[in-house]
Amino acid sequence: MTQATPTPTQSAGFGFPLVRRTGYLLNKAGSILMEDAERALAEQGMRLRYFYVLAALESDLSLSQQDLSRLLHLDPTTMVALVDEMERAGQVERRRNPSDRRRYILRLTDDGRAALERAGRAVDAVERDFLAAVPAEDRERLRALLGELLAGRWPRVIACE
Amino acid sequence: MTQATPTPTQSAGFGFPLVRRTGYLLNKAGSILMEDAERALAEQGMRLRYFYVLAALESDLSLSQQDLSRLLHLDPTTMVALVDEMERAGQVERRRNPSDRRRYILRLTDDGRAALERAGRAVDAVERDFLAAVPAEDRERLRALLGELLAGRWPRVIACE
DNA sequence: TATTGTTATACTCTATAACTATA
DNA sequence: TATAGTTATAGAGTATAACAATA
Repeated sequence: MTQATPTPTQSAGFGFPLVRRTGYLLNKAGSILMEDAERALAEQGMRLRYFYVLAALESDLSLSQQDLSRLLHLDPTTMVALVDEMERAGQVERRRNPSDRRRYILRLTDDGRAALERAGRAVDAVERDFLAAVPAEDRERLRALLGELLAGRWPRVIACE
Repeated sequence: MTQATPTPTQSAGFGFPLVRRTGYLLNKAGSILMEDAERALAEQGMRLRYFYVLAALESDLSLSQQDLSRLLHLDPTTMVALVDEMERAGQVERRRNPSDRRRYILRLTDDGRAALERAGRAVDAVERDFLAAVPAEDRERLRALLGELLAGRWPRVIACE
């Protein structure tokens, strides 16, 4: 130890001006939660972005790849590789959209649905752990508040049947 | 237009199961805010991570590079390049720590302090815009809630004088 | 002429390992 | 032996541009 002061090691929460910024806290909370979820999903060979794709397809909106990339804020070229992998893993099917043959309609397979449920349980557990520090009433308030803040910022999706 | 259904374009908020997850909302809110801030800061040749470093050094804790990297969750090797750039820009100084000559003590210069203030105003504006959708009382509640959730997760920092 | 999906490519970011100087 | 800072390098992730098929 090479400390010259009596209180060398301190929690960062005190004199660190960023922690008084809601923006920084939001950022930090989001990235911590993401990392925790990524770690939990890795145990089942799953990744957060696969989980997002599976969850988006569960809504059964007949989404194309570009719909997905807009929805999940991922580059369309990234989405190609993503869907490639998931198709190879047997979790997703590409079908041509008969009313617009440029587009696919992506569908969950049974395996995909099973993987989604398993992953969902892991992500649930991570969120529960993270939110356990505050009472249930505050957890619900937080969710509602975030919903309001993001209400105007969801991408528009073209979903055709 | 190639739609076959009467309601082709829809907001994603409705049948998209992820938006009911606090974790997804937190993640999304954090990344939206980060992108907005990055865009605003780019206009003054600033970046969010530079701003974070400047803000961390404002606290005057005699932080070393590794303290900073732990605090901001950036790799120590990334921090080297970061501080290099900021030193070249005249915003930060490296001084050797006399009580441990392996470590630096990083200090803000006057230019760094000015850049911090300018950037702080831009980030303030971005946060204000983002949070404007809810009343002031809810904004404060959100900040307090996030603070509680993150309370146990700040890294320990060795700050020597 | 515009759009979906695709490929190739470049660019950025991050992570790993090895080195030096100090402890 | 361990740590702070550094460098070089590899890897992952992302963005850009061009192309074929379809609208």
